[in-house]
Amino acid sequence: MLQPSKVDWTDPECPVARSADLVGDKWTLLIIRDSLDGKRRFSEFEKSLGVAKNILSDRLRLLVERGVLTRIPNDRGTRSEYELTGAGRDLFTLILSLRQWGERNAFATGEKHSILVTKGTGQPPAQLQPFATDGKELDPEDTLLVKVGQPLP
Amino acid sequence: MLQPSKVDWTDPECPVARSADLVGDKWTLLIIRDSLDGKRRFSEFEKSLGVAKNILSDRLRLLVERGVLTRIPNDRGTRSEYELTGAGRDLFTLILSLRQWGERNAFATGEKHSILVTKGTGQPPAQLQPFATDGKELDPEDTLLVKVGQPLP
DNA sequence: TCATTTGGTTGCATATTGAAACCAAATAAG
DNA sequence: CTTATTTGGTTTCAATATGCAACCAAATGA
Repeated sequence: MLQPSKVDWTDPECPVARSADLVGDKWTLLIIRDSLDGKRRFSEFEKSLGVAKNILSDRLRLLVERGVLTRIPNDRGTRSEYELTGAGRDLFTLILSLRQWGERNAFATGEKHSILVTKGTGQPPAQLQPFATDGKELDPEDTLLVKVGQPLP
Repeated sequence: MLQPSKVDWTDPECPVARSADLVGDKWTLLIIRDSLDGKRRFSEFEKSLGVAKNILSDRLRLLVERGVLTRIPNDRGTRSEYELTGAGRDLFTLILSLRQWGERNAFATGEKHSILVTKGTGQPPAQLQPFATDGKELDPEDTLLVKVGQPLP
């Protein structure tokens, strides 16, 4: 599990809220986007994001502290690189769902945007979609939130 | 498309960044989580989130302005309800991916958390997973980001 | 009718952000 | 080897955002 200490959760029993506490911040999400795209150096993130250095520094520190990135120091302690941990790579689905929602809802028709393609085929990934265990497509109305200690209805 | 005016995008050509600008904020994400769970009233969100009223008010306003929620006024203009738009309901996949990542990475083994279940079966949804169009599982290393104006390699 | 709840707004103190200046170590150029 | 430049930050400071508490009018309930 990602660093259990230090974080005081907004809503400790809700996995959505824990994720939001850990990575639910604009710059954090964009750093993860870039990490998944292979970027590793402070300057690469800075150039790609256009974020203030102190903020980038802070977010990288938090991401390392929370177990999403590993800091790999270069010889003399400086000029380190930042590499995704397992939990970090596991954020691929989240970033992809941000991307796909944005493509569907945040661009005017015809407006250009960057695309993610599969190296082999050159085609974009299939649309992520929620399914029930029986294989049927799942809509929000067909689901129910069961809180801790609550019986399954 | 969601409100084109007003937002000045962090990275206009990147769908991930546009999504992050629109919904990449902790309280915003939790409001959407609650909306998908059927909550509609100011007081319901307030009670569920424990957020300051002015912040809740601000985020609801932004979500309406951005086309994620619709405000349905009650008779005399007050005590309105907030309903998800199509783009809002379309965030189900995103919230589910936050939930599933959190379940996998933000809880110690054995630690309890709320769960989302399918009404019919009482079982949680299948894990969301990225696939290429050819049906193969897709890892981040197998993908490539193609920026606007860049030729497909 | 009177009390309470709801759905906010306002004011204020504190925390976070972001721009800019600064700096030492690493690297590149000559 | 020596000097110039780049890198990877830290520090400072002003502007902005947050969150608590008080307040309020309209709606609802007793």
